[in-house]
Amino acid sequence: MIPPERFDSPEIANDARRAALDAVLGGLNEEQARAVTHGGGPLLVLAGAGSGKTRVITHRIVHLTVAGGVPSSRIVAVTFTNKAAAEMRRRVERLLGARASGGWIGTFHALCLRILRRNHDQAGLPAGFVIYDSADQQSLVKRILRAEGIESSSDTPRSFRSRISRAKNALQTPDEMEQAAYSPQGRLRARVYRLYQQALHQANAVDFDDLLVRTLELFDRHPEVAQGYAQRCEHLLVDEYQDTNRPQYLLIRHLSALHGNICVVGDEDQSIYRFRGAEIRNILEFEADHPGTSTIRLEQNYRSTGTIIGAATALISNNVLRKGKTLWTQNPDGEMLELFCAPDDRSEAVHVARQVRALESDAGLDEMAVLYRTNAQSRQLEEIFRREGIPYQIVGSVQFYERKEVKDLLAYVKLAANPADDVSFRRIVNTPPRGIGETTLRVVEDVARTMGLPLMEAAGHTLESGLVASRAAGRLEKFLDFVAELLERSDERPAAELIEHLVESIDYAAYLEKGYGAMAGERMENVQALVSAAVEYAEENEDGTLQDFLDRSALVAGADELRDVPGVTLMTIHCAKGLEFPVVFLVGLDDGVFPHAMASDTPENIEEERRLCYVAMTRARRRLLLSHARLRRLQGALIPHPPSRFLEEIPPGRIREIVPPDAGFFDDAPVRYAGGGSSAARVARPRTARRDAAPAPARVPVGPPPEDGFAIGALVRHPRFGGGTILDREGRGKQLKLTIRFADHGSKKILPAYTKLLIQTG
DNA sequence: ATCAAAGCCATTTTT
DNA sequence: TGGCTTTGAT
Repeated sequence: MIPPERFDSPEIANDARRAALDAVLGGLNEEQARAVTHGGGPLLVLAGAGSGKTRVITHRIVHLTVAGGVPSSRIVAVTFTNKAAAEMRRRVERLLGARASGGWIGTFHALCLRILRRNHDQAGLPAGFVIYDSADQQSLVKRILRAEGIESSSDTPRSFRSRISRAKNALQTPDEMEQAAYSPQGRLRARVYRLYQQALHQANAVDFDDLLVRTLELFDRHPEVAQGYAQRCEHLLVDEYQDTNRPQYLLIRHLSALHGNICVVGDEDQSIYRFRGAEIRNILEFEADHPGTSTIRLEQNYRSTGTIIGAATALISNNVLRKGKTLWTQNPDGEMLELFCAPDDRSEAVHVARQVRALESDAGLDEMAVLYRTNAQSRQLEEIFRREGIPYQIVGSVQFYERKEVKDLLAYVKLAANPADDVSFRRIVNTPPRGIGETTLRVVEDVARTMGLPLMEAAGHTLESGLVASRAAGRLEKFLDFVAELLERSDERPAAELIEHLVESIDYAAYLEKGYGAMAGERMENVQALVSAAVEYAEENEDGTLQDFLDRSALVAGADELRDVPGVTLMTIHCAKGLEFPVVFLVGLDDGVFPHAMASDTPENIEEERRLCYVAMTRARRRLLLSHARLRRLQGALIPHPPSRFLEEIPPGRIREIVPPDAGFFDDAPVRYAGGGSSAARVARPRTARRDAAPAPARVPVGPPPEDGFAIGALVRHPRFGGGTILDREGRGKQLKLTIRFADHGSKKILPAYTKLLIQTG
């Protein structure tokens, strides 16, 4: 199994190798060890949540180099996130000793970028091409729509962008899209797609999707290039295989075509990126796709309590689209899951805050996370946490490199590096304001269009031909000179100095001051962070060029730096994938929120939501606390929701409900947990007890409480019609229709989903 | 050119 | 409801 002649890998000395080998196999369970030591040929590792997946990949890489004698330069490991890649690299290096590297470990996009940079000629790209992120894409689409005078009522710039992305994921060209179009609308989309591609081309730019698509095109048109990479790729390892899309799938095929040593690791139950083109069928059909596959299931969970695993397993067993695994654990059962049904979203947040305080004694704040389906849900939580003085951090809402100030400054650098970058030109030509207005820009754009030039060059022509007023011309000229000066400096100065010089020259601090006032400091910190990032980059990569720095900025997401601040972590479930916390709050288990109303239409969508729920639950190590709000303010309106259907899928023996008996609907007073001596009370009491001095008055119920709060006979207040009484109700969820008799306006039928209906408590 | 009011639109988003 | 973008007025 191990070719002896390869034992003398020059990379690792003999005794070091022995030590490494011990470290590699020690402490692995049987399945993990089988996956690590598997020789060649296709290998499918179905790794359940918390089953030591990263361990298997990293140890496998090390085993291949140490025992298999495979030169590390011939091992390629791809991940989806920079964070996962960094973690893997770190662990491989620790096992191998700092000297040897584990070969190429990186994201799909980084791998493709590297290939495209190296083979840009064959790929039909200029040497200095730049990468457009989603914000850049968006402004490009907007500009196209404006230039073409397209006023589409049904399609927004955003929807065009997503159509383009979807087309690229399906490897559809603009021509093919046009052929397939069956309506004027479809042809319009194809046209915008074509114009978009042309604009990218003219700007020497590629978008994220292009990184993959252009690499595939390169491989198709130049088989010898593809073969070269396949040759180098003696072993290919793919992490999170369940999230691969079509281009990634094909890329993997290319790379593994020669040696056939492909090891994919994933969990179909954690596939949550369908909306972005991930195809769960890639993992479901891997065996059929690769005859002779060895399949290994990692089913022992090392992370969570037996109760949490039992609950999550029961939930996910309701899915049909899966290969099926039976997760088990040797960990003790631990505490039951808790469910709190709050009257409204505010009480839900208050309850979470209370529980955080109550649990603080046996878990640090930084060991707790609050997970939610949509970003909008964080607001309420934030407000309450701030009021209660609970430190927290929100992860992933605005990513570092998406921030305006960072994008502004990088746009200068990008424009200097690539004067064809029209999106960057537009972004900064008048930022900070330097008196170059729309009128001037329209002339420049006209020139650009008629002469087929990038905006920078067109601006030059505009000046020469005296098409704009002298004052405007002076300012424009100054701007062009400034960018030219940046370009000159960029050759000799490191990126950090360049950015510092830039911030000085344009007096960016003053600009922020003007725009953000008191908040400017925070923005300036981000500017500092950008400079630090540049410094750091220069330290780590001695011969790194400015372009390398820009590349990295484009590919590194802000979520990568999960700071270790002492506070509760708030984030969406998507963001939480791959993480774990001793205590997890999963909030908003309302049917319509989770599963989301927009994903409740098809069985496939519901299954994806269920997987999302599964991911959320399996983040928890010791405690999992669920909550649901009967009424939730969404987009301004108070909307009733029944409990999530997923709650019914959790076995009753694994979960118990906490019931605070007498909390008022909109009551600011602390909620009391006197709940019949149940153990739930024990959880919450220690911290809340001292605040119980003024308990809320008991509310007289107006009939059997419907799950949404709109009981027949209840008094409500309508913003226009005033007070009234609910006479009847029909339909449910968003379709819920209430017949209300108003004091001054007679009876009317009202859809609470679209009206701010207040329930009168007093 | 710049500001404020009015309109618009709101799943999730590793890169 | 709130945040962002577009529009309109000075």
